[in-house]
Amino acid sequence: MQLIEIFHKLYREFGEQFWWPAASPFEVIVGAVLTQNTAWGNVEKAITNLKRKRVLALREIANLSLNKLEKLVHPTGFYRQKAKRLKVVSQYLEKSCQGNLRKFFSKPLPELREELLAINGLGPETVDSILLYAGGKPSFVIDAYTKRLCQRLGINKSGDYETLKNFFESNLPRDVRLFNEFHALIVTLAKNYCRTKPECPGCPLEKNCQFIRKERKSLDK
DNA sequence: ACCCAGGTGGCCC
DNA sequence: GGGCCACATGGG
Repeated sequence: MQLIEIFHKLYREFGEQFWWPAASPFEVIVGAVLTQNTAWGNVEKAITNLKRKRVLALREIANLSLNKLEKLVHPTGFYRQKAKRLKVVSQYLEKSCQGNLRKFFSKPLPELREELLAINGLGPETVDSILLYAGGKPSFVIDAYTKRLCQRLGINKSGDYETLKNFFESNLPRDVRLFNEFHALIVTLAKNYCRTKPECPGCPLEKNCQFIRKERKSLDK
């Protein structure tokens, strides 16, 4: 099964996803850090806190005390690391482009990616999410769901991030809209069929899909 | 009382 | 290249 076929199946099943759920590029960046190994519902609580305090802006975060920021992002867990990461990123962007994200994202993709990866606390998934959903750059996002999906379907057994990313990017047209929807659809698939339900009747990818389940993981070994 | 969530860095071999 | 661990809250 080709990647593009999988995409079409998912799209037919779930429709357009309208990602990222954020009002601005900077909010995407904040959400990308906060959602690291964290349920989105918790991220929403933190975002709400930041909005209520009127500090969901690059310069505000860059200047906010670590202590206050920690309290605001507390619901997402790992709140000490995340507060620090948000400040580091904000301060970096303030220095490198005077907080002008438009200008920041005008640089070539490979350069941007390397630059962001060099920031402590931004790993490949966070960086690619920022590039794709905040910057509108064609950088495919690989997450735990994507890895499991590939394993489950026998498409690509590699667990290596860059290998999988390259696999998706070289087997799909380099299209921002496609990359955007595809990743979002994979997350929606996992949420709808593989977390809350013990079985996956009606899974559009294959019958009785259980790719996210632990039992299945050990069976595959 | 578990298990897990749209990961990352640091350390080990 | 992989395996293991800390980081931490909240929902099922």
